[in-house]
Amino acid sequence: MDTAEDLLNPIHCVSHNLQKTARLVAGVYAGELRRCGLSRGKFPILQQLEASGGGVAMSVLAQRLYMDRTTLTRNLAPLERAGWVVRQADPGDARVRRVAISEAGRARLLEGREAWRRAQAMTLERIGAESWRLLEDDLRRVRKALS
Amino acid sequence: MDTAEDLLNPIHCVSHNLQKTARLVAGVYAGELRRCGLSRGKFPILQQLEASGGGVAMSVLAQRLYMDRTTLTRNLAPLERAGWVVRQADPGDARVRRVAISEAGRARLLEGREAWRRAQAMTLERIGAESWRLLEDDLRRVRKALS
DNA sequence: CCGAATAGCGTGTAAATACACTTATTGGAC
DNA sequence: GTCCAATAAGTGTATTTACACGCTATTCGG
Repeated sequence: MDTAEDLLNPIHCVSHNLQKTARLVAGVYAGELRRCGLSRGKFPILQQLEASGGGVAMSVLAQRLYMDRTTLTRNLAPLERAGWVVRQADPGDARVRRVAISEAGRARLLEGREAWRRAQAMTLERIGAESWRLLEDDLRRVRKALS
Repeated sequence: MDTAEDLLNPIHCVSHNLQKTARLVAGVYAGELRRCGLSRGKFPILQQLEASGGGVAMSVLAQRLYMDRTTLTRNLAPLERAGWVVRQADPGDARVRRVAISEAGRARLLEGREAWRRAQAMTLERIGAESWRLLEDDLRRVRKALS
């Protein structure tokens, strides 16, 4: 029988278990996305930007992606250079930089979605759609508990 | 009711859901480990090396950590410089580089384990030990299905 | 016993990640 | 109105990640 102390053995490390699973899964998606000039880092940003609509502050966007704010700054730079996103200061508050997806970005996102869909379908087939439904809820709960 | 097509909406991305959860959790562990000179990248390597015993080939170690072989090469360099691991060619096969934890490494690992234990306890308290038990099994299944 | 295929590893390069620190702006206390 | 704490964001630096490529040692077919 497992005791509570068992979970304090590094084999059961929450961080590393999540980390190595994420690394493994990421490989599938990166492989598909790379073909259309997107990385697994850029796709979620464009995706979130489109879902967020009109123009989001950096901090808010970072929170929604569960990403460090400064990481987002770095990852956004190549997207801006490519013309896929635009940034402009908020008229009401000069501190805030509002980010939005551009038309070119939307077009690239459409291509990306096809690549992404292939990776997602491949992954779901391997791990089982039903399993994922449950796992996804559990992960959401974890994030909620730690936020 | 959810349909199977729902899961092909990027909101349900397996990779990104795992990624952002892992990032969030990693922060807790990194914070504790940093205090004793370890990073969240180095600790699992030392841990795995000690568990593996006498001397493991790079490829085997990488597999056990679900880490890219070349990533392991980079991450091992600072550990070797610090004298926490030793590498030597296999006498039987000159291609193989056997890695082992040193005495200094073992000492550092002991300190690291305390920091790690704090992070793990903190995390388990937040997300619930029982939830983690189930989630850990699910993650293992995912890795198995994708390996 | 020799050449080709293969296995094990390292390096060049580039991306993603995040901590500590800095800058610029805001809004409120007084 | 002035000052100052709080807020929003960028930079310096360092770590982690991994693809493409190349090197050396081994193995295997002939």
